[in-house]
Amino acid sequence: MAKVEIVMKRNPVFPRSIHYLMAVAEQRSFTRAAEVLYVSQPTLSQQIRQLEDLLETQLLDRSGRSVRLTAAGEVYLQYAHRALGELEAGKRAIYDLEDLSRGSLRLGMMPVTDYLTTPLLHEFIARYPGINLSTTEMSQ
Amino acid sequence: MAKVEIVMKRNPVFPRSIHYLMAVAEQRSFTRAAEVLYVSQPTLSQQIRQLEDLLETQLLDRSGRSVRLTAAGEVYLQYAHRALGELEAGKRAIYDLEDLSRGSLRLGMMPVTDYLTTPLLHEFIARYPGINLSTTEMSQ
DNA sequence: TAAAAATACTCCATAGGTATTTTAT
DNA sequence: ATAAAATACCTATGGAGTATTTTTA
Repeated sequence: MAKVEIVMKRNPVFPRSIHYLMAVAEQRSFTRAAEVLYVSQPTLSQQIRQLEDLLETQLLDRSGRSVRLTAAGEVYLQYAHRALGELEAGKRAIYDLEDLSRGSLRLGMMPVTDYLTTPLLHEFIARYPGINLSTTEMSQ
Repeated sequence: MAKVEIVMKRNPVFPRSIHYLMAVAEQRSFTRAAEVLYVSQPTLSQQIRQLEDLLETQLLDRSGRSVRLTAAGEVYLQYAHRALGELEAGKRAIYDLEDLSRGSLRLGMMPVTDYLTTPLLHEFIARYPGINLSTTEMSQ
């Protein structure tokens, strides 16, 4: 029988520990978060400890039945969440841009454009005044 | 007097390659950006290449006299900049929350927290050759 | 005492450095 | 011809795993 190895591709660019923090906060448990993230529980403990050391703040309250965010943790997560949102939006913006330059943007059609929000479109129009937006008919 | 060891830790949490991209874009040169960042030029080339691979997009235009952002790079940097802004704001929010009145290690007027980046430290060392590192008592 | 988190190691992937080649003006 | 980026290769830091020991309800 074939042996299948599942390799979780690690993203070297974007903040791991923030994703980890989010998972632990959501699961209210290191162990469950570790299962969800497919990493070991000690790895989670270590990474979140590092984030706490870096910020010189306790982000999680380990006393009590379940793990809970501290006040600081709750505040920080809000900013962190927006930060990740920006990075994701940046990726989508690039993909939209690539599609634009390939001329395959279709307004009113689903393909390619589930990422393209109206505000994003206005941004592009502002940035590239000479851009020519036209719809291509698609049979579906 | 307590002996203080200053260890410049690379920040494992926040996106290195985005800072790198910013520096190269600003300096319009890998070599100059490497100097500013106190990393080697090949390290920069490698990291930005990885970011480009990840995003499947060319972010920098290496043809021509100076390095320039591509359209995609320019768009992406705006989002990345906002993302870093959020992370910084998150840190500040925590410090505001915690009240930074703990006694702290200082380099001149600069408290030694994660705000002290490598370039900043080099700047201090350059400015004060006989720099004397000392602790202040922690009130806790 | 029974779960869950923290330690203590071990390993290895990758960030970073040095030396060199390639490229572009 | 020269300066700068890319490539090749090596080193070492730190992210991740396994085994084990604290915790605390």
